[in-house]
Amino acid sequence: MARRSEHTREELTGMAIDAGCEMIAEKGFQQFSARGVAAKIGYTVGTLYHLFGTLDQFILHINARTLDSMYDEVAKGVAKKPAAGQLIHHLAHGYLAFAKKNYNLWSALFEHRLEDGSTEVPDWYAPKMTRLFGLIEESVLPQVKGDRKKAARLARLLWASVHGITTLSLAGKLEIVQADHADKMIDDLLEVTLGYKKK
Amino acid sequence: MARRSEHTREELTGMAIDAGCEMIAEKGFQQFSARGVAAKIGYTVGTLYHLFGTLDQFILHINARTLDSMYDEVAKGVAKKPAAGQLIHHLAHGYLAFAKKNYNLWSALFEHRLEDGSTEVPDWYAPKMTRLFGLIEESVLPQVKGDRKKAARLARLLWASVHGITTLSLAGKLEIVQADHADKMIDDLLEVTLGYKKK
DNA sequence: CCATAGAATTAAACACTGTACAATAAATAA
DNA sequence: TTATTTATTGTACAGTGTTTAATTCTATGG
Repeated sequence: MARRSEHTREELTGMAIDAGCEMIAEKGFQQFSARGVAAKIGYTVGTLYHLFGTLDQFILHINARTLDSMYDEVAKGVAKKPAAGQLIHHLAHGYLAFAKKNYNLWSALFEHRLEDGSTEVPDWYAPKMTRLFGLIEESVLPQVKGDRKKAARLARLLWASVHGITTLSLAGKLEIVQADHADKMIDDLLEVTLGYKKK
Repeated sequence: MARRSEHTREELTGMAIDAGCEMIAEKGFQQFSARGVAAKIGYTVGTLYHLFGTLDQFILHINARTLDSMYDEVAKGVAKKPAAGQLIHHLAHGYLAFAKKNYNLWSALFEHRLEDGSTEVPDWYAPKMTRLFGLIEESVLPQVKGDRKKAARLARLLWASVHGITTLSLAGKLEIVQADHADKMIDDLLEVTLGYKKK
């Protein structure tokens, strides 16, 4: 009924986010529930609301963690790939690979729709996206001879396209037309967009 | 309590799908509920289950109708655009326009995830996708000098890319990087992919 | 024309959701 | 020690999808 002082508030939020990630990874976003997470960490829903205020905020924290690990995984090999072509290839295929490997967590990123109207994302969340995006922008810079404005445009285009390929192929919506080889499609995209063949 | 005979079974399914479409269009897929639809047509949830078996099947029927109207709207102007470039432009922008105009219905197409495992879509559903896809394939045929295999590949690529652009921009996930002009991005994509400028 | 078989419709129940809130118990401040 | 703040719980409410037994109508056959 009252303060337990077994864990600090920070520990608790950590535990909750851990459990939430696990739950989504295992059962998918649809099966995710506040009560389930609460049970998993040995507390009650009330505590979660006390920690995060609203379920939306809680999910936002979970998604933020996913964005972080996506960044880590994708950024890992960047230093090793100086050639422009290899770099963007690395990023694009890295994105797909991450989505494939962590399908439930990745798709939670997009399945989670904020409540009506409040399209706004918290201040601490946006940077997690932009730094990921910045990676792509950098990788594409040589292609446009250092023109940052063009780089931004191209990066957006590439990202959206790769995202579309990833989405449709992983959701099985492309199966109908036999296109489960998303990696090949990404190669096609990059070839046609950047004007060179892989390898 | 029993058969009312105010409507035939076919009328009833029609009414239910109508009401379901309206409901999603107005309130979004999240707010959609079987009980809500039932109330709207003056029946009970039980009747819906009697008609469609499961909620998944019901939603599939709603989505099928959306696919149909998307096809109608997109295919409308096709006969008038014989030039290869204009045609694919028309389709791409048509897709975006439809998604923008019918955002809730369109996004229900992708928000609806089938229950675990059963990735399979019913036999009557698949053709609704393939004929839409065929439209794109045709439109791209001149570009690859009639090579149907190449056309299929290019069509998949374009579709996935346009879909990605549409998804991210309409969900506001690109706002972070100021890219709300999806139409411009589509032009970029087509220019870079097909090798010509618009107009 | 009436009894009976069959099918449609309902109400109720079950096991879940998210969310809110008053009550309680522990830690901290005075 | 007493008072105050704060964490935690249990409980409750209004929803959800789904199932099932019981109804009540329609149509069929005798």
